[in-house]
Amino acid sequence: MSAYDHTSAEPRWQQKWKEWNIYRFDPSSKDEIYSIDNPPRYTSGALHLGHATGYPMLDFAARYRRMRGYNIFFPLCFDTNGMPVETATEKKHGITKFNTDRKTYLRLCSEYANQFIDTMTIQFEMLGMSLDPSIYYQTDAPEYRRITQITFLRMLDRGLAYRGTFPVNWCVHCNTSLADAEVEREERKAELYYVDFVLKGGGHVTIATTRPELIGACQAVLFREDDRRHAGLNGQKAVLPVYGKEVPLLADDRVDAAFGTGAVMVCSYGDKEDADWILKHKLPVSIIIDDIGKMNAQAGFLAGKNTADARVAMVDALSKKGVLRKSETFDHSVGVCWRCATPVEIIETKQWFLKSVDFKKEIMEKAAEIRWFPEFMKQRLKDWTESLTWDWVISRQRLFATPLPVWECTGCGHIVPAVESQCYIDPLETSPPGPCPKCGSELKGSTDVFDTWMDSSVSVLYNTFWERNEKLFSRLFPMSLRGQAHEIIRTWAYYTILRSHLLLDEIPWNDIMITGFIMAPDRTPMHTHLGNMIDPVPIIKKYGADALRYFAATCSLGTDQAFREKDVVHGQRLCNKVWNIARFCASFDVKDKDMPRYFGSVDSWILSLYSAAVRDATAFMESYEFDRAMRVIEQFAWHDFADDYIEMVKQRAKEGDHASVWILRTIAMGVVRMLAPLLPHITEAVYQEFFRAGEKSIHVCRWPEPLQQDIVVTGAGRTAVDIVHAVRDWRAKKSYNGPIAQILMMQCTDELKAAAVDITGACRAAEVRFGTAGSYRRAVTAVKPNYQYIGPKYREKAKDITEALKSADPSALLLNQDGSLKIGTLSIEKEAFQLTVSYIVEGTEADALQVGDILLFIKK
RNA sequence: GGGCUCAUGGUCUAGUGGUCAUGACGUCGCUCUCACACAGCGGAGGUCCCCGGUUCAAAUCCGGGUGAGCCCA
Repeated sequence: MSAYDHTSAEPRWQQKWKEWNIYRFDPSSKDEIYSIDNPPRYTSGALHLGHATGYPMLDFAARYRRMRGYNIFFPLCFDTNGMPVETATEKKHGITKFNTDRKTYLRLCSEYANQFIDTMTIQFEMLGMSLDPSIYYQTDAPEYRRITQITFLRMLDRGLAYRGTFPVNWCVHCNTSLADAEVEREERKAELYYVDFVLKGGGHVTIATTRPELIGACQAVLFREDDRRHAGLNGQKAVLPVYGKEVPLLADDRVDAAFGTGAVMVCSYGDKEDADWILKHKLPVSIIIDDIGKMNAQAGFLAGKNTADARVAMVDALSKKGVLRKSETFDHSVGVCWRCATPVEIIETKQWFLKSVDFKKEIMEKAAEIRWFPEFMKQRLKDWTESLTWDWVISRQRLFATPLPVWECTGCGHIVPAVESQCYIDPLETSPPGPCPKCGSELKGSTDVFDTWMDSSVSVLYNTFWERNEKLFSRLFPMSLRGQAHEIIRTWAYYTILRSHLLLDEIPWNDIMITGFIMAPDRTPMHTHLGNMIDPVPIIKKYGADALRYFAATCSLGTDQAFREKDVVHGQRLCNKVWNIARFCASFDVKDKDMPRYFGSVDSWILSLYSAAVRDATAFMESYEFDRAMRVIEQFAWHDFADDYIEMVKQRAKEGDHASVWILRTIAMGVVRMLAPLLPHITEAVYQEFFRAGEKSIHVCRWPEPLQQDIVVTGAGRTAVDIVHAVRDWRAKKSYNGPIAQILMMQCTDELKAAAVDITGACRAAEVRFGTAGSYRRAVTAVKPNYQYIGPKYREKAKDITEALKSADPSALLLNQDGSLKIGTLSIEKEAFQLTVSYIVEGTEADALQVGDILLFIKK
């Protein structure tokens, strides 16, 4: 009765790992570096189950490479910037950015973000993460923001970053611009209104719109050239109801003729499509909604109303004028703010942009140089990159983020950037270099901050000591691996590749590994508002971190996985199994550490399986296919090694047989090493308890190599194992558990005869004897075709052969001397079929088992 | 509407052309055999989503459908 107890073992080894500093990146080492650009954990609170599986998958890669002798760079890091922290801080303190002074606001945000870091660090330790605190970073640190600012200044200098007045996605609730990547689509019910616009030349055209309050900003009416309902309208003018303004009627083949009346009004701006049409047809712009979502003076009688009220008022006005034909409800996809779900408005403001639309081709060229795991995730990046129509809006009108390092002239609007040596700089706190060099007016610090992806997408540059330590940078860049989930391919992955391309013309990492989502057990996505979030901490407490990591190791890359608690349970059982295997194997003293010169058949059989398992597991770990690696290792360790080999050599080992004892220890240690990256606690525990040799920890041991192939592997080992299985099967079918007096084996090779001791041990047989043919008689009871043989050999004739075999009467079959068979005119060699026979020994039917070529009889 | 992924015993899952289809969980039977009952041994349980096609041979390849998930428009 002995079981592995994770509750005491896991914290103990976590503490030791910290003391030993074994996960430290060594900047002075000459060893090859393996560096991981892991997601800085967002400081919004405790870890959830998705993190608790995603981070261990990165840890598998880190620990594996560490055992391959690499100098591992795997930073502990946190992301603090951005709106979620602002939103949470505002909620906690009941403040807004309008009623609180900037310094207080920033202090409260910083306090809020930082309060979770200790807890989250402990949670990483609880998961057994081998993160390195000596290369710690957090994204709101001045030295981190300095990198963001320097990259911006360089791109500004090269004309890649620019300021412009362009339509942007705007959230009236959060009061800030949004990048396309921050706009989510949502299906909502909407009312579609049909409104008549009178034509200047007489008659009218009916348009369909969901936003009648924007009629005042209508710049044109579009329709398809080939739409017969609107034939002859091209070039005419329509008069806007209520406002009386004349707008052109234009043909455009991007109009959806099936929608509404096939005629659409184009406003500046209703949605993104409007903005594209305005640009395409070079239409004038009139802004009708301000940046807090209220109608302005341009809207006439609607001025001062919010859009919802304005819509009601406009519908009323149109209806009174008799130009509202009808309205109908339909399902409509609207762009909403990713954070607060407010429908996004398109407005024109002065914003900063980073050129990105121009670099689609280059981005995909860079993406092609990166190895993607799984490969198909590259397509996501491709789809996103190709779909971009606007440059990346990098400025935000928020507070808790990296400030733009520029001053702006209050007189002429001229921009004076900071110099790199000033960074990190807050231009609201640091005086400008002087008055405006153009007009002499006063310069004021920019109040804009960067989109947080501007910070996130320099994680590689920060990690590799860009502009901090050129020597380290040249060794660290590009990084080895980026790990992330698939939903941020369009943001984190895309922006990072873009920045690396623009700044260095290089790929940021050699490999990218994309993990899937962890779903609730019923396969629905986990959301706080659905109340189906799973907290990993109780799971760790109950089953152990290794058990949870086992679940992570069953998740294939890129695929969404429902949480399976049974896999965690199984992981715990595996830990227990490993403990017992190790304990048993280590209980034998090995007097001679050298590899024995002679092995038995069963020994060489397990050694060859072991080598194959090492080879396969290595290949899978190299390609981040942890689920396959785990499967290979577990199958080998539990079933081949423990269930078969150990059971067969127990007796021999207890008698002090050198070969089997050496193998038990060697393979057990090899298995433990292969499991170490996946299950770091149990493997450390058994290493320290049973196998501790030169190294301080299992995690600085070397990953096992396949054994040299000078071991002769005959089929006898496999046959011996098969015989044991056959005898077990026989026992179960006979419901017989008693002792076996004798196993009589026919047609044995010498190798198999030598394995007799292993067979008796596992079968609980008193003895194994070897018989000769002639002491028994056999009768054929069935014949079955061997398709695998017949198919490739006879091809189109295969069917004739199999039919002949199937229809033959087994008791009347004529066997030739060489084992071949004659059926009618066909002569069929023995490889093409399989006979079922019964055996008669001393006049009675015997308990006979056929295992491959070997025939054996069992005597109770 | 487009892209990607997927569809395999009750449940989950492996499997990329060779004919008793892998494993886990569950279930049933036997065994507390001295590493492990968190174990071992064995059994039952499947039209490999549907329809065509290629092939001597398809869960696997091709075409078409149906359904699901994710991403995007």
